Amino acid sequence: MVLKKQYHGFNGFLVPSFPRAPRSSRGRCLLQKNVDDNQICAIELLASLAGKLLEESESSSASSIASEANKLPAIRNDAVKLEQGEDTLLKKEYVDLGSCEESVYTPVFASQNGDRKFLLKESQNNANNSILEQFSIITNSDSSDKISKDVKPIVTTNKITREAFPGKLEGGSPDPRESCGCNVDSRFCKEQQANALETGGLANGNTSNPKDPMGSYVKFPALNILDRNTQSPSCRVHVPNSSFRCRNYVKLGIRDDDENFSHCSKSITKGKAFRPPSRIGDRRIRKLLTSKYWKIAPKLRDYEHSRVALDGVKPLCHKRKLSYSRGSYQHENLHKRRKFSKRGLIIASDGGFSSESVCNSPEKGINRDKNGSSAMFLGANGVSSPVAGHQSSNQSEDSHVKLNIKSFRIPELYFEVPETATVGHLKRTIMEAVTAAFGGGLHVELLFHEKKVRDDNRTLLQTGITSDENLNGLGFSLEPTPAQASTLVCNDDPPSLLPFDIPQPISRSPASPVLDSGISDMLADPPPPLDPNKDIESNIESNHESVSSHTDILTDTTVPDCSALVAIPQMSAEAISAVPINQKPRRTAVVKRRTRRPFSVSEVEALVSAVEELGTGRWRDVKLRSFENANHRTYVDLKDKWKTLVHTAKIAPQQRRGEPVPQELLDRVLAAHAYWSQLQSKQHSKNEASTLNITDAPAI
DNA sequence: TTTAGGG
DNA sequence: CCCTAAA
Repeated sequence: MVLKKQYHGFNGFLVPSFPRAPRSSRGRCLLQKNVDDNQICAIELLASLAGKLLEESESSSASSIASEANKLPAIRNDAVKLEQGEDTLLKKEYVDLGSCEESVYTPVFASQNGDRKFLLKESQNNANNSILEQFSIITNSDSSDKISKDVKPIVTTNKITREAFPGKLEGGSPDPRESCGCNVDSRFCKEQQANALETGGLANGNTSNPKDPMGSYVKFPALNILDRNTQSPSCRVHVPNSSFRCRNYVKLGIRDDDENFSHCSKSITKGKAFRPPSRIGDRRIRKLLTSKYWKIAPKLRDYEHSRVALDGVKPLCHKRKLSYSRGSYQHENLHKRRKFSKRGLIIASDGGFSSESVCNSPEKGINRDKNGSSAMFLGANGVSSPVAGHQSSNQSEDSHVKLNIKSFRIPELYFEVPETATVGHLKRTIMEAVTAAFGGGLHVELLFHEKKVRDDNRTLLQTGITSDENLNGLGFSLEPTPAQASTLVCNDDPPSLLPFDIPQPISRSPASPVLDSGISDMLADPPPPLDPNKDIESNIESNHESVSSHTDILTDTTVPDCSALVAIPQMSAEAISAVPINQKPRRTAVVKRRTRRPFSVSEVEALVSAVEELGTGRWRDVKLRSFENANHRTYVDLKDKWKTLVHTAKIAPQQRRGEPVPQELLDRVLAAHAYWSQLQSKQHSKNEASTLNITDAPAI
């Protein structure tokens, strides 16, 4: 099997690695130790990237910028992928993605054995806020014989404020020699480091072509879009017109400040004003993030730094819910979680794996381990304490298996937006993509030692998932369900909340680290009911069920030496094969599905009250009466909810799912339902009688 | 547009 | 939640 390891960044932005053997055998990776602190939602990063992109484009377009740019220290933005297979030869190519005004060179590493590694990155040096931002998307495909097409893109984004580096790269900036890992020219590393030090810029502890240290030099930020070409043996990155589009995009991009994001979304919400023009000639941005998995590993420290430099940043909200676009997925997932909980499985998610029933908030289901990572218990209804299943009931609490999901992988996201779209729109699009990835037709697979554990009835104990050592072989994968398409077309709909909880820096830092402003806004909890912005999430539909989403969730134990991530290659291959890369072009209309927004008890209460008073045939009135301000609740929704409520009230409590509705309410539901249906039938019969009388009258 | 129901 | 026939 091929080992993958990479580094991005500097400053602690540790990129996950997937050790398949004891790290000791591969040499120590200093950065890895920061893994825990570096988790961050890929989406956020993408979003922030978009924001930065805009900023950059604006500034670069300014006449004064040109000269300014020259003054700016060169930013080194390298990313490297190290392959450990002996037979793996790395080939590096620089692909000029030509992002118009900006020159962007993206190094591409490719191995001869068929491995492909595409690096997409973007960096910038913002003179205003002194924030360096690095965005990298690395795709690499494993070429293990088993999985020739297993492509695993990784996205990483780093942000650092220049102030954060007062001359030294301590902590966050790993020693290049160490971070570089194998195949790294130490001199080069040093050079890089030196560079970083003197410029305060960004230096990745990555290998770069020693002969061309500047190969990956990036003057200006640019969003590079790489199109994976699996057919290409040369592994060259194919970038179809991306540069041109990119430029146009940037230039024409409508400013959509992060701060305005939420507001903007509101205005867009209902209307479909933003439907991408379909006219021929419209240039669009096509982004093919051929990511098999995205990994983001931000560091808390960096968070803080970013925060200093960012404006309008808002604290990351604690409570976030996972929106499922697909009921099936939800159910499946819920099902899984329940099973997990039954077995006393505790999953500590540090990388933002959550769900509506997993609250990543301190007050609920959060556990802190010695490493400081928050632990979420995956269990139905957010049960915070795992309950041992019958088969392992005699285990003590100590025997609970603790898992820590460090990151997750998303195979491929394809989106398309009109070049006139705003950055906010792009952000939303990305958000949607991810949301879709998570919400659309995915099911969870448990992987153990590279094998799927298909028998849901086996206990962890029986499976062997118990000891710390064994946990190294444990993994999860979110795989697309069979019929899932794999295209994500950016729509105009407003953004939606992330389907998963954002990594909670908060959990580690009371200071509430913040994300990039734009991102934080996006991620912010929905505004109060009356707030126009509240619809942001509701209107953002994200169920592009198609997103070829095969998402692997890497897990790691919370036990000692937990910084290592476990890769589960084969599974990926399998999942991938199910979703051919070639499917991407299918940009045909993807039906969006609204994000699922379970009714809260209070909403149910309001609904019941309204129906009690108005009856079951006046949904519009019900809506006006009790949900006028809940724009995300249509009368159809209310009707549907009532329908389900009635059903729920009729079934046994054990069969009910989701947030439990107080029995009292259900009783009222039944009563009201009985009353109104009775009335209705009476009315009906009465009408019939009257009509009969009328018709009969003449006869008589 | 709103209802009513099936999917 | 979605889709739609019907009203």
